[in-house]
Amino acid sequence: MVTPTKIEEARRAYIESLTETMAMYGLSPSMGRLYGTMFFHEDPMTLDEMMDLTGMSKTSMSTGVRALSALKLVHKKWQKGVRKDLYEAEHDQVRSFIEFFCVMWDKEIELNARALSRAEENLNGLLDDPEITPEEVTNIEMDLNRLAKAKLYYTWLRNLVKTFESGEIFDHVPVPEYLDK
Amino acid sequence: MVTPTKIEEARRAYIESLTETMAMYGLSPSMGRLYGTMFFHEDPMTLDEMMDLTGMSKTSMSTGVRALSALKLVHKKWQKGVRKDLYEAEHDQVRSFIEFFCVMWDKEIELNARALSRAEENLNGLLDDPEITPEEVTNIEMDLNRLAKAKLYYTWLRNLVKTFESGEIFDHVPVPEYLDK
DNA sequence: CTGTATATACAGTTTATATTGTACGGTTTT
DNA sequence: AAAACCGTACAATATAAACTGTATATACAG
Repeated sequence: MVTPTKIEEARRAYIESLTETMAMYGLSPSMGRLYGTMFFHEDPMTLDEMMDLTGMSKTSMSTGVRALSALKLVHKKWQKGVRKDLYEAEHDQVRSFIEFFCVMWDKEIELNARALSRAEENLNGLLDDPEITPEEVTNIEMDLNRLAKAKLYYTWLRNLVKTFESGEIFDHVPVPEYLDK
Repeated sequence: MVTPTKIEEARRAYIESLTETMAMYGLSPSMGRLYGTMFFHEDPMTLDEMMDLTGMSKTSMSTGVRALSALKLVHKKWQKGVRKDLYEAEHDQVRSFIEFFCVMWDKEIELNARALSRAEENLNGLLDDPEITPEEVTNIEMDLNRLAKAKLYYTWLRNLVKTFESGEIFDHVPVPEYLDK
């Protein structure tokens, strides 16, 4: 007879690989294992089930599942008559991908575009100083030049995010059809 | 008179922001500071200059600059008569972006597509077992189904990488023009 | 070929992150 | 209203990563 552990072993190996990938993107091992576990789980899961299946603490499940929710990799799901919170993995992985990277890229833009503006302001302010030396002017202008180029990058990235979020990207890189057998 | 430190202070603030962004993508603080420093430095730099400007150890500079090179965020540059290795930041940030993410995505595909194939093989092997129970068959088929869907995602991602690497992406998300003043 | 300078390997130390166990606050059931 | 249960905050521990200093290998100039 086929032991259940053989099926589980096949899952485990793939989950391990998923975990490694997610670690690449800065997610913790526990989040990776948790997501992988949920990926294979048909029904929405409770924190306790997660605890059992992953063998990790409930606290980890709580924080992990919340973090995964924030990234839209899993979703809360309500079920009438069930008190416990239920979560399931987002099944559309392309969607997860887009969600994940757009959030990151947005953060990058938000963070750096602001810092860039401040730096520009400061440098422009220095140019007004009457006692500035010619050498300093050169340096400041070089910096401003670099920042101006960087701004173009952020503009491009903003447009890229739009292209992904609007789904326009699929006009150029279509999602292959799923053919149920 | 404008002190040099005021210019440096403007730089430092922006570098800090860059560092934070890069941390988001899994790069260490030292790599972030180093890249940021090189971003503002006109000429190619030696390890010693990096050490001076960042205030960090030479070992950090050596490993950091090599890691940044692997990601194509900086480039080695030869200069006749100079024995020391010289490095400069890649000025085209859009190119850096594409290079960086395509490397990551390639790694993800390579790692997971392989693990997926192995999992499929294993599960299909289990189906051949004559003593398998109907319930197990259901479970295995559910798993195979999920994996089949995941494969579509990897196919899509492969195509996305191609679209970026070939430059085709710029037909749909063009890089804004730089207008020198 | 020798001396000198350069970059990296390695081990140790420091610092940060991930994970767990316990305790608490809020809700539902009896 | 009391009891039971659920999810999360918080502090403590375990684990891992970053960073440095010293030692070694490599490459170049004379």
